Amino acid sequence: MSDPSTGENLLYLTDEQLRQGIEAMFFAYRGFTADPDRILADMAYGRAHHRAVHFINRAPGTTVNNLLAILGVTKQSLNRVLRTLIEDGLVESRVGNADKRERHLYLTDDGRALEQRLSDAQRARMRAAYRAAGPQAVAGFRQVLEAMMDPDMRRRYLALKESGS
Amino acid sequence: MSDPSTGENLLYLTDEQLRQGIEAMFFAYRGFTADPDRILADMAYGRAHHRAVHFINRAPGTTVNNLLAILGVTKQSLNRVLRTLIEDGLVESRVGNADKRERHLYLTDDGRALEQRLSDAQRARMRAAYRAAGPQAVAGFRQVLEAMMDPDMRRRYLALKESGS
DNA sequence: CTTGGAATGTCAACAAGGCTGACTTAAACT
DNA sequence: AGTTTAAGTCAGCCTTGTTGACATTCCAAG
Repeated sequence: MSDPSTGENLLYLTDEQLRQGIEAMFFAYRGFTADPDRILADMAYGRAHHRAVHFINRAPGTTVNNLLAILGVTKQSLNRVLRTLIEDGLVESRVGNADKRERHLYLTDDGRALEQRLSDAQRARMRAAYRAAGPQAVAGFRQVLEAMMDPDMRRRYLALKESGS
Repeated sequence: MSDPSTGENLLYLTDEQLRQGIEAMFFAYRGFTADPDRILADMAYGRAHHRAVHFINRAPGTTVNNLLAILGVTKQSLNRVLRTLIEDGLVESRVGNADKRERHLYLTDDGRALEQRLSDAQRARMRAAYRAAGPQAVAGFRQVLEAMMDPDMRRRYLALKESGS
């Protein structure tokens, strides 16, 4: 349990261990998105719609600009998705009070119903994984993921986490 | 440290905790792919090329069918990517000895050079995250990811892991 | 030896969801 | 008044996924 060069056990930082972590991320992410994808495939929606609905639900009244920054896409790309969601009556766009240039986004009842369906499916898999791995593993999982984010995204993630708990 | 209903502390399984884990996966995966994506953007390649190159490097001589199953895409989709890689001299396709229908895939020197560049970038971020989180967190990270995979993908992942260590 | 099935490759068409660039409208700020 | 900002829109492009149809090659079973 000791490393000859540093006195610490750094075997977990070998290229082989890192490669295994990379592959684990790849395969796990596929599982992570699989269940919502199956639900969305039946409708005219895709993963982009899921993400929009998720974060609007998470932060009701968020502005388009804010959502743009969270999702990390261009406004043209988001707009295409948002337009269909509004047309289909899943999302409502309200003009801002203080600043009337802004549009604040909210889920309708139908939107909330879809969000619920999607996140129930995704949470079920997550819950199974968490349960199988145990609380200590989950804590480590969260730590590594946080450390892997870009600083900007980490700030946004932590702000969301703060606001939700 | 006790749960009234079960006697265990199951607070890590609340919907809020699961939602945070879901968002962590989303933001972290963006960071995970960001560095290779930047390198690939300069060339005529994308993430699909990276994945193909990664797994061919990982299992030299793999057949197209095998790669298909690992990547989880259609042969038409993979073929488009593979064709450009072969045309550009990054991948070599050799007819099988035993079964001449099969094509065995190998990286050329140029292919290995690109793979190295991409995986160096990706590993650097992974290494920083691992180091920041520590060995115990990394173990938990791996456990949760494994539990999150579809059974088929877990088998493939474990087989790869086995063969590499 | 022939035939059926498997592995591969290819062509065409399509869709989702990214992107850039250019431009408009309305509101707010200076 | 002029500039900046938020949002939306149009057009066009790219990557990467999909289906369906079809050809080729080869192995293996009848």
